[in-house]
Amino acid sequence: MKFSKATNYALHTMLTLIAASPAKPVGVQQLAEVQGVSPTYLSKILTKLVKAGMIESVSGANGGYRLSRKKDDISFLDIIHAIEGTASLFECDFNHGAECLIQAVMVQAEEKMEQHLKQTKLSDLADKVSVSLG
Amino acid sequence: MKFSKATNYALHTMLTLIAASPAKPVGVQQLAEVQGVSPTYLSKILTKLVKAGMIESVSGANGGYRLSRKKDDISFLDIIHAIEGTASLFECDFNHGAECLIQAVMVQAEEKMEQHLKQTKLSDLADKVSVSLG
DNA sequence: GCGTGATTACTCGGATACAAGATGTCCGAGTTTGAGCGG
DNA sequence: CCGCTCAAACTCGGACATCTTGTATCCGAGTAATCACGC
Repeated sequence: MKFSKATNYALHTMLTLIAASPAKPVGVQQLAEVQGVSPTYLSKILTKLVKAGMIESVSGANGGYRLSRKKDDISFLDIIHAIEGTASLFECDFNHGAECLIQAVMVQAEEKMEQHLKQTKLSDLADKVSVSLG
Repeated sequence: MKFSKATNYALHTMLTLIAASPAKPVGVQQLAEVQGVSPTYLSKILTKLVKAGMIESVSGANGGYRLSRKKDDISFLDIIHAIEGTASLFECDFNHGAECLIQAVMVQAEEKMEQHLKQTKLSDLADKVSVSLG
């Protein structure tokens, strides 16, 4: 029960992409070097973000990744769901009656967390990222 | 990023222990049979709950497990922490400046969830469990 | 100068390798109850 | 009837085995920009 490292990479990458100019795409090598990950692995993570529709890739020389959406539309939850999936964190598989009361409580708690992640946009931190990442 | 099955087992077991009489301990075999788990594995899970101080084990014949605390003192969060650990769900390991802004947001969200799990007691469901588990 | 082809700098996707954690299983050891047996 | 012993019913803990998932690497393929070369 922990968030994966991939989620951490995704969040940080999105933050730098938001801070960067949307005109010029940023190469994976550059993004990977900052975080100390291999470019191919980061590329795999970013593919999920592309499929989620929040960034787009530019092939060829001088290629890379850039935002494909307005930066204010991207919440923490969007990124987390793109990487971790949208399935519920808790699932009671054995069947007792129609619904599991325990699961109901767990889902409620999960929604509390998601609500906070949904209303927090990455652009809220964008102006500070240059400082903290530098 | 999912809750483990062990947490599910622990929660359901605690629910039946709360519903049962605290005088007579319930054997692992009986608890395991209801949930379809092997007794030895469930025993391993329950050991964590014992160390957390919320139940106690009774050795020997007619032994088993029973509550060692008032049932109103046991929250969802207590059990989850006993099984999953108390570490933060999100940890940004690479160092940029003093603190990671992303992690700060994630921890806030996590606290929202924990707050809900903390204020929800298992005894709230105890009277309904006999129905849903039967 | 201009088009054409080759080279270079990229991303993309699948296949693969590796490690860690979750999920169980097995077995020996300790502990208590209770039955059986002898005095 | 009492006390002792022994077997049975339990939990406890560690040592395995297995399976899934996360993490990461490697390589070939495709793509676009740039450079080189010849006309």
